[in-house]
Amino acid sequence: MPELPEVEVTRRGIAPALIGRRVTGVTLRTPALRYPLPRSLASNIRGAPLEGIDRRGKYLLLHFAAGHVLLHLGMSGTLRLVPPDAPPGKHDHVDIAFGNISLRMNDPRRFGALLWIEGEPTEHPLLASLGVEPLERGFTGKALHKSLHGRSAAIKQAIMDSHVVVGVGNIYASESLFRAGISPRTTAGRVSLVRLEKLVTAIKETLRAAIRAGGSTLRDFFGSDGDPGHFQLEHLVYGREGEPCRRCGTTIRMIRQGQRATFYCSKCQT
DNA sequence: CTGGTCACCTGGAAGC
DNA sequence: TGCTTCCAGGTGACCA
Repeated sequence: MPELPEVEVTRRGIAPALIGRRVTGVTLRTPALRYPLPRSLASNIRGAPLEGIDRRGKYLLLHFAAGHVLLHLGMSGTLRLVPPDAPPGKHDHVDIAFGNISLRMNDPRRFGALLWIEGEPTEHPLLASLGVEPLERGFTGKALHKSLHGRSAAIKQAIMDSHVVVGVGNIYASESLFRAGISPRTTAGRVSLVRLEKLVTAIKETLRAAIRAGGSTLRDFFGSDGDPGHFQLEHLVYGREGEPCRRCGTTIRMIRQGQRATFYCSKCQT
């Protein structure tokens, strides 16, 4: 489910309802997701107001006076707002109650994470080495050109490397490369500056469009069995193996790069 | 440092 | 119908 747009839409969906409210309870229903859950969480944040929610890459940070809750949704995680007495369903691992509303984390595959951080979040090992934010000014063709210099990995794998740029997942990597007209197999260090500038623009456009598309599902974060995070853009190439390219009609191909499926048009992308 | 592979875990779909 | 196999939006650990 979650690439950067989904995480950002989640942040926007839950923030207005929760910021400024005090934690009234914490329920942990499983010992661990990707990492053990912090058993001390309730004592750390009960009674404290949520001061803000930020996103870094695909991580969410819930700020409290005493520290920060670091959340990652992994492959299958979702956050939803529910009434505090809503009975937990399968894979509802964590509830953080804020009076008459609860933030509920569901994650069937349990690749997600919830950590308690004291001190400066940006210094936490999981965040310290992350690359540039793709929607911020620092993500430019020049910057990308510099960080890819000398790299022999394929461009598709390079832009999915969170130490280069955060938040570009498997779907949007294929989509962005199609929009930029770049073959996913091209050696990252050999893509010209001009083409990387196109790629940066394509990544920004792709992510922004996906966030926009998700905006219409914001109401789904409240109650209901809605499925926030399952909105999607009309994909240009992802998942379209064997179908005609929307631009030129050539049959879309699928290859594997580092165990991940890559979709592309061999005519539009060179 | 870099790139390649594996592991973590569950569930849905496809194949037989 | 039921069993088996493959695949899935992420990413840290480990190895050469």
